[in-house]
Amino acid sequence: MKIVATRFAPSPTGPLHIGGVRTALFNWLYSKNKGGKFYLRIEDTDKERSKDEFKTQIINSLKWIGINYEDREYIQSDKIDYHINVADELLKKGLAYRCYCSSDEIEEQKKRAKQKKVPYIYNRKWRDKGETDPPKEIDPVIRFKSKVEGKSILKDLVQGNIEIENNTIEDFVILRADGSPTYNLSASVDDHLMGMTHIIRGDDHKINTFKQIQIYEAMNWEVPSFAHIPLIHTIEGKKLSKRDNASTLDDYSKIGIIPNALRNYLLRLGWSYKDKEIFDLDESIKYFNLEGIGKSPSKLDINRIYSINEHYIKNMDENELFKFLNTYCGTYKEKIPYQKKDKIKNSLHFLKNKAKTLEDIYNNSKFLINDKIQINDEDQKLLDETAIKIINLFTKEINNLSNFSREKLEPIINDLIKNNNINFKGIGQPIRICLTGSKFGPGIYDILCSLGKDEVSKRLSQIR
RNA sequence: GGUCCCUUCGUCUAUCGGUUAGGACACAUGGUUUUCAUCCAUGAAAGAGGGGUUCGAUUCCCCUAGGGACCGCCA
Repeated sequence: MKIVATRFAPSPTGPLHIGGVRTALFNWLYSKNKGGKFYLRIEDTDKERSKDEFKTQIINSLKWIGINYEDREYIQSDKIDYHINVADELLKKGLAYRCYCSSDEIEEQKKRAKQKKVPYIYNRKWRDKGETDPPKEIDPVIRFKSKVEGKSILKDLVQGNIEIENNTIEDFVILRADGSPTYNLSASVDDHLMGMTHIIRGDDHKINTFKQIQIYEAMNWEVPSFAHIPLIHTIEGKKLSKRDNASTLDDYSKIGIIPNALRNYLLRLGWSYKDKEIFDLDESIKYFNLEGIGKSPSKLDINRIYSINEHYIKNMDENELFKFLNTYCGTYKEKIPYQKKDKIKNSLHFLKNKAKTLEDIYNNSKFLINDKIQINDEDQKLLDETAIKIINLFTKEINNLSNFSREKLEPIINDLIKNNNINFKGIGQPIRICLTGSKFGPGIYDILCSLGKDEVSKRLSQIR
């Protein structure tokens, strides 16, 4: 039995979005589940629109989310000569032909079809005409001789049997007038060359499959299995497209989503295994199968992404969490100063309990990263005379403290509450504002202990 | 317009002819928490419509409606 091989084959004509990443993920998981190979192939035959920056973005995206591929990325344009050879062979075998229709002529036909409200399909004008009298001024394209009679059935691993009339598939172009191969040719040839056993892709490619299978058959190649997965839709219910600013991985990284969380979310979007929601990497590989893929398109739900992210943050080892936070802050916010690192790492146990994203953790830990506290006017008003009096009393008390811990601090605060006829808010809020510059944040004792006696005393003394 | 595909709570989904139609997110309410959150409990919330087949349909078949994809010398 042949070893399973899958591939992800994006074109570098735009940034890779989250839907493409899911396709890559499914291919990768399927091959890993079968102990097979997974490849990345950059389909850059459209030289006009292919950009290196997009290629880089694709590679970085896969790397970020942890999808690794065999060898290095394959570049489709490297094999163009081979694709052309196949076209020539098809031509020689009489399974393809030169078409001398001018683009004006084709346009005209399309226009007429539209007027008559009939579907346009190339009229196969040059199919049997032979080349007795080719127009000299026209560079021909090469078209594949599609089947004109009967039906074809695609045994799709996700969608089941799909049957169509062969005459709805036109004689598609395999070599352009400039001699370059088109997608359907290049993709088929490369998939064969690379030994693909399973093609898992978006169902926008379903119709192409009927064309590609004909190429395989014409060349006497073994036809791989196909699985067409439903596309991801936007909230509006339309296909995610690189043209309308569909979200890239960077958009999620930016708001503090962790790769594993997004991987987990993407896995469960349109795929399920019983009632299980959380899949670590090993479980994803172990349980992934094609049967679990749903047939209907699914919509992106940011709330679910947050919720899974929260789960990962709360359950992650703190050393690892810190690494993510450190990178996140350095990339998107501000660098965590070297001398603050231990302090923040040791505070993660309470910081992470209030966070859905790395951004939340950053916001909660600002008071530890920065020694300078900004207090806005509104909060400043809360620091009235009584508040300052209480803070001064508190500062005096802690200065006598040798051991700065919750156990020592609690009685001090409780006594202050009792003796000054105030509630906890009366002391907690001013302390919080003075120490963090915010009315919200971690628990008072967490703030105090993480800052330490000297820093607390320093910050409190600056008020008054 | 043609071809093909899809249709269970707002969202992601479970169910492979017999269930009080389950879970998760979001939402609402209550409790814990001396802020904001967390956490816990509870609640509201679904088989598009119509025909069949069957003792019995969410599940199988047909029709209708709605949604989507494709219809390039783009991929």
